[in-house]
Amino acid sequence: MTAEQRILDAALKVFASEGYTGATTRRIAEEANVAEVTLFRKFQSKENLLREVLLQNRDAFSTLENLFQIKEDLDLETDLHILGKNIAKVMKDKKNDGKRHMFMFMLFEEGRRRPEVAEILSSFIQMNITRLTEYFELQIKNGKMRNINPRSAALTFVSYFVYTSLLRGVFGDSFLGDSDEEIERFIDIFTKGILKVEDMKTR
Amino acid sequence: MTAEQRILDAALKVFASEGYTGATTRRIAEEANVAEVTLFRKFQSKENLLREVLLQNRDAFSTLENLFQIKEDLDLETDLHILGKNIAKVMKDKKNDGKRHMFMFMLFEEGRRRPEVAEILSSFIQMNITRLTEYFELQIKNGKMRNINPRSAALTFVSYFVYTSLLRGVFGDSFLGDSDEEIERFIDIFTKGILKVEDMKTR
DNA sequence: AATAGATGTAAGTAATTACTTACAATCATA
DNA sequence: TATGATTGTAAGTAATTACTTACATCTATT
Repeated sequence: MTAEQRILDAALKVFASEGYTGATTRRIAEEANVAEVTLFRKFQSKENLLREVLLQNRDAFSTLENLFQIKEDLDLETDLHILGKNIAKVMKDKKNDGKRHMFMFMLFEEGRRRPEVAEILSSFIQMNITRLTEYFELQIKNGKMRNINPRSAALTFVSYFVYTSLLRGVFGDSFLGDSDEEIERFIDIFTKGILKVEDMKTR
Repeated sequence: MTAEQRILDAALKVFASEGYTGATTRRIAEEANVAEVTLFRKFQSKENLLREVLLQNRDAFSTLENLFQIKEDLDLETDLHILGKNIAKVMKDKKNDGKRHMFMFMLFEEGRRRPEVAEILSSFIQMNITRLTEYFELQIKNGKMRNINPRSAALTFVSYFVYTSLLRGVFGDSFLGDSDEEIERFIDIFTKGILKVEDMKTR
């Protein structure tokens, strides 16, 4: 692997674990096994390094795109259960993905100060929400789903996954228990709601 | 207001907007209108100041406790709509609450490095989730709600509010639109699910 | 008015940090 | 083997930061 790539990987890792302000160029260089001066020769500044990390990971962050293969013959609930299982699988791969999630949360902090970071972060989020929104729109058109705001449904869906992965990142897995079971229970609530059927008002 | 209190308030504000590492004692003192040395005389260190801010806000953070007054005569769905409206109202009060939310997210970052911060943060979160969990347990006992895991329901509920307030904090209100309407739509999904009734399997 | 406690001013310290410069070593390719 | 590009070593700079010390000023209470 080239020095450049090693620096980018190390930056992702250190930014994720220490935050942008907390990450030092020295630690990043150390982590990448290069001299600190090499980092500056290749990326000029810490800020620019963050920019490059963002650019390189732009695609990799649209997680849903890769996980969300809709089988034509399956129903909505099964679709979502499969999607949930896929997300759970990726989230369990701590080495690769836990890092990425934590990097995203760092972006939330940093995005409030740097508009350019907020913009890229926003594009990540929009990518996923839009993808789901379109899927829900289709399901509504096909009469599989109630006629509710598809974007609100998408937002509800991703909220759960973002928040739980945040909790797992900070408190470890013990806080929430087995993620597969937890996700199953969420999908159940998301699809069927919490009310007893006989208590429901008009749909 | 005493100097101590002004420093604590300023610390909350600056920690929230700059993060723990990014917040400087100079800015906090400036914001509190005291000399920097006064801050150290009263709180010894930046780390200790964070501790004191945490202790003082411990109660104030259990937002749900104050918002969640259950009226005996109302049904589950109405309860949640009222709760949602209350949360929305508090979240709109940017001056007081937006600050607190951002402070919480700072705690998430900081909690991954400082176990004591994680512990206090965890107690905040548990407070709210436990409160909701108990409420759902009651509703299940009273036959108002399906027999699902009440903690999963609570987790689903708070996920939405945490995530959307995070999004509003970073991207502003334009990202999500009117919060009252958005929350209404979420409560609708949460209580009734997204499926068409005729497509539902066993409940 | 005198005294004690709180606060400010001013200056400084030691550590850290992003980033630079000058030069030597390494390495691939012609 | 010679050359040009890449990387490392070493040293340093200027700014920032948490935190300290010494001394002056203010304020409230007796």
